[in-house]
Amino acid sequence: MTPAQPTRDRLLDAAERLFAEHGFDGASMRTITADAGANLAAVNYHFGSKSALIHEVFGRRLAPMNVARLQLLDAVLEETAQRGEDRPTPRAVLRAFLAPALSLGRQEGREFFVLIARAHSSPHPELQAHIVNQFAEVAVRFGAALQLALPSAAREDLFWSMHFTVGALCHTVVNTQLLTLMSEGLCTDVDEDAVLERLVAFVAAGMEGGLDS
Amino acid sequence: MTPAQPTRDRLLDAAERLFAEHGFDGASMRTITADAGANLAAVNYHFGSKSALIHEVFGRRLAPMNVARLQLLDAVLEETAQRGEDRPTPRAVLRAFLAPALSLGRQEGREFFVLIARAHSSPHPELQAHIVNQFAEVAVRFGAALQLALPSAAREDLFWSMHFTVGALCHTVVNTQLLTLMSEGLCTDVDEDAVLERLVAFVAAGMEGGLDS
DNA sequence: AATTCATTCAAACGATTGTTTGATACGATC
DNA sequence: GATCGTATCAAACAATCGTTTGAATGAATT
Repeated sequence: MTPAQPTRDRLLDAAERLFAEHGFDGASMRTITADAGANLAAVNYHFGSKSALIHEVFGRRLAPMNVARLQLLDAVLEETAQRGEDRPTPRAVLRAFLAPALSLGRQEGREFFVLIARAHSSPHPELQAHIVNQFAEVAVRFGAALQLALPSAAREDLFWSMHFTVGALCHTVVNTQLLTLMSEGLCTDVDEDAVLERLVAFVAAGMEGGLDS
Repeated sequence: MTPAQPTRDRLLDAAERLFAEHGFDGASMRTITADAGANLAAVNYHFGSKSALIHEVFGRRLAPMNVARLQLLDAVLEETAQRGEDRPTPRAVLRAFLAPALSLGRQEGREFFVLIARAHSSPHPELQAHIVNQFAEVAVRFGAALQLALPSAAREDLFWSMHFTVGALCHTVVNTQLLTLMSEGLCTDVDEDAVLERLVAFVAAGMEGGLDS
C-alpha cells in the first residue's frame, strides 16, 4: 500500500509534532522516522541531516504566516486610506501582527507554533539566525506601520514595545497550560479569539500608555 | 592546591553557565565537570544525577529571588498604608515583581535568568512542575496585591495580564540581543534600570488600559 | 598508629545518538 | 526488454551520552 502523503511530508509532520513535544534534542531520528512510518535513513536521504530537517520544518510554516501578516497589514492600511483617515490605529496594526500567529496555532500547524516559540529561547544559534532572517521583512513593515500609527513615539520605544509584544505572544502560545494550572482552571485557551483580543488589548494599551511616562 | 570554592559550588556555577549557554541537553556531564575542574563522577557523587543537579541549580537562585519579590511587595504595601492610601498603584506592585528578576540578571546570577526563562519553554515536564511550585506563593501574593490595586478588574483578567507580563519579562531577559540585532544596535540592555522602567511602564499600561475595552 | 569517613580518581559500563553504507525494489525512459 | 535514477531497507558505523565501579587519597577520629 502506498500512503496518501509522500514520505518527505510525513517526516516533516512527525518532526514538527515531536520537536514541539520533546524539544529538538529530545526527539531523536529514530522516533521521528518511526512516527512517520519511514526508515531510519529517510531523514538523511531527503534532507541531508537532522539540522537541515529542523530548518525545513520552520521554512514550511514561517513563510505563509509572515505572508498572511503582511496581507493583513496591507488590508488595514488600505481600509484606513479608504476611510480618509491618515493613520491606522495601533490596535489594528497589532492585530494584523498577532492574528496569523494565533491562527496558525489554531489550525493544522498547531504544534508548530509551540515550536517556533521554543526556538526563540533555543540554544541553537543557527536556528535563531534563521528566524531573524525570516522575520526581517515583517519587522521592517510593521515597524513602519507602527511608526505611522504612533507618530509621536520614538523609534527606540517602538522596538522595545514590539519586543515585549513578541514575548507575551510566545509565552502565551507555549505556556497557556501553565496559566491554566496556576489559575486553577479559570483561564484556558479554548476560545482563541478571546485570547487574541485580550492580547491585542494588552499590548495596544502598553504601547500607547507606556510611552508618555 | 585547594581551590577557594568547594567542588559542589564550582559544579553549580559551571552547570548554571553551561546550561544557559547550551541548554540542558546541550551541556554534558563531561563539559560541566571539566569546566568546574572536577572529575566526571563528581556530579553523580554530590547530587546523584544530572536531573538532580538541574533542580539544585534552580533551587539555589529561585528562593532568594522570590523572597526579594515578597519583601519588595511588603514594602510597597506598607508605604501605601503609611501614606494613608487604601490601595497601591499597579506600577509599584509590578515593579516589585519585575525588579528582582532583572536585578538577578544583572549581578552574579546573570546566566541563571537566561536559564529560568529557557526552562519556561523546556520540554522537561518535571522542571516545569518544579518552577510552578517555587512560584506558587509569589503568584498568590501578587495576585492579591494586584486585585487590591485594580479592584474593578476581574480575577481572570489579572491572571491573563500577569501571564503576558511574565512572557514579556522572560523574552526580554533571554532575547534582548535579538532585539539589538533587529534594531541595528538602537536598543541594548546596558542600562538595566531603563529596561526595567520600560517594562514596568508597558505592562502597567497594558494592565490598566487593556481591561476596559 | 590504626581506623573511619568523605572525597576524588581513572576506567569502563550499556544505551542511545546522528550518520553512512551497500543491497534491494520499483517505475520511468530509451 | 534493458537501463537508469529514485526511494526504501536492514545493518553497522563511530561518537557521545549519563551512570557505575572499585581503588586511591587524605584528613579527622578513636
